[in-house]
Amino acid sequence: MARQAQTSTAVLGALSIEPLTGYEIRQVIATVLGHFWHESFGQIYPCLAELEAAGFVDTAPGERPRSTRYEITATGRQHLRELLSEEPIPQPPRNGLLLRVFFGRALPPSTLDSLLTGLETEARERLGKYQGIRAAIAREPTYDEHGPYWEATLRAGELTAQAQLAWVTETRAALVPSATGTSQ
Amino acid sequence: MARQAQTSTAVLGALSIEPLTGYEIRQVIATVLGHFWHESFGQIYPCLAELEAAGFVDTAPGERPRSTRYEITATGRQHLRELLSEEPIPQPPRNGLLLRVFFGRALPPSTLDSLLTGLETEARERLGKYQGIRAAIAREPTYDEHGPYWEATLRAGELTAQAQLAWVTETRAALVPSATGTSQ
DNA sequence: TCATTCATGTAAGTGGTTACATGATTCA
DNA sequence: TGAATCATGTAACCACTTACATGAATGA
Repeated sequence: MARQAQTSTAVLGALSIEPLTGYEIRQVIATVLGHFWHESFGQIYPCLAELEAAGFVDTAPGERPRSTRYEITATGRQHLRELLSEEPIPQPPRNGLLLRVFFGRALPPSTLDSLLTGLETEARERLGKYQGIRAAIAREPTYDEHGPYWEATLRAGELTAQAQLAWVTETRAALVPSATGTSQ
Repeated sequence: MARQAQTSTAVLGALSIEPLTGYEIRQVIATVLGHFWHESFGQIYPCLAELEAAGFVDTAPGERPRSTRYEITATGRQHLRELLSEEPIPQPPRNGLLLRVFFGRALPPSTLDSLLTGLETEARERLGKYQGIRAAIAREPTYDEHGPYWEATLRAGELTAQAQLAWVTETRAALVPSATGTSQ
């Protein structure tokens, strides 16, 4: 538990694939895990210090001066398995878009429409980005072992984005009177 | 901005429908907005004090002793429109289930399977709950004006839950070797 | 009578972000 | 030369939760 309940699973998980510096850990989380996870430096560095004190990671000098390469230990791997076996901590929902739609009667239709267009654009961009991530993970040296798991998280993102696009279409038709299907 | 960026939109929004006590505001948010929003007492009461100081709500004695009924003012309504027109603040993604799936190779298939079953059960329960919310909002006196907006948020939840169920099926087939379709 | 609900509030703690400080290396 | 990237770390702050304190009213 403690701080790490959230962060150390992600950090240890990243290190279970390959040794990394703190800087690289943030990069990996931002790019490969970015569509479902987030960590800031302010979380990662203290977390690494705690993981080292607990014996879950070892440190070795990195390639550059002042850089530290972290490696997961055997007990660290065991600890990761335990963390992964714990029930996912649900984060309380806070969907700013749906909050605005719920009270949308107080809004001019054009504002509501641009809110929907914003989600539409964002969902489309995400669908494109997933193709990039798919290509990036396929190049990873450990793709053979982890590929199906990584693909599964991508599929979750794709199905979510598609559901959002369907919702935007449906909702625009229901709430924005001037909306006429496809440019007709 | 400040604390209220998150909270006061929800609180003022609730009061824009009807006057409520702080206790009732939490109930409304937990039940009707519960599938996409969350607030705790620790947020609501200080927020109400700030809204009153700013002149966005008025207070009147409630029906019970020691209870206070809050009513939105004209400037409060104007302020709500401004809050609703601001860009939704995206919350950084933190999906504990996908984190576990991503590093799922470190887990026994049975653990992974129960993780998926957990989401499946939860999504089904949510789909059932939406029917209850649908019935509850249809009984609201202001349903005529707000109905389509409220329904739209329900549809978002339904489409999301359906996408999650589809993902569970797909992912179980891909990641849990022993999984055999429908009890066959 | 006693549990539950209604009702308001605060204090402590946590998880997390942001901004800042520092400085080496790379590359245009 | 100077911008961008690599790299580490901390301090201040913020939003939010949890637990607690209080007490009246309701209803089994």
